[in-house]
Amino acid sequence: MRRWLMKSEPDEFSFADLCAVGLELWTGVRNYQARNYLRIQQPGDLVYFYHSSCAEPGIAGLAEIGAAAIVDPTQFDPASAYFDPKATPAAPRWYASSIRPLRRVVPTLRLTELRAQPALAGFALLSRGTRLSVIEVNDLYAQALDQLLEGRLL
DNA sequence: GCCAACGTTGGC
DNA sequence: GCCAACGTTGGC
Repeated sequence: MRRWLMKSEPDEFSFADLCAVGLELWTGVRNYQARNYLRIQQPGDLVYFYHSSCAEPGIAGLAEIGAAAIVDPTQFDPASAYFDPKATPAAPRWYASSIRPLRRVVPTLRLTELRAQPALAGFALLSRGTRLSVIEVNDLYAQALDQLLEGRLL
């Protein structure tokens, strides 16, 4: 099982929204490195659900991958903001995964707390200039995150 | 293949 | 709203 951190702007789609729908197809990733991660995700992989671009950035929930490496349908839809005219069904460019909620994190594990944790030094989320919306979390960083999450999982 | 211009991300 | 950092685009 791999672990991932996936970012969402809560104004667009929050962890509470994920809980409300139960299962969501995670589309619209248009960065090649993030796409490559989506392609190697597996059902059951753990997801740290991160709220970005908001008043309190941080990890708001745990989720898991449902299905992975799904061809992202929005790339073929001219009405979609994620339409990619260079993508064809025969040669798709972009992929999606479905995710489902597992646990709420209360209170949110804030970015400031993550930065204060020495064990997370070097974690891509905290590195200058890293803006990937899908980040792989290695065992060491996962251990540090899980430690910070203790007692906050609902 | 280089590189300037532009757009986007995302914390603050 | 600001701005740093980065990816992408497109002219040459």
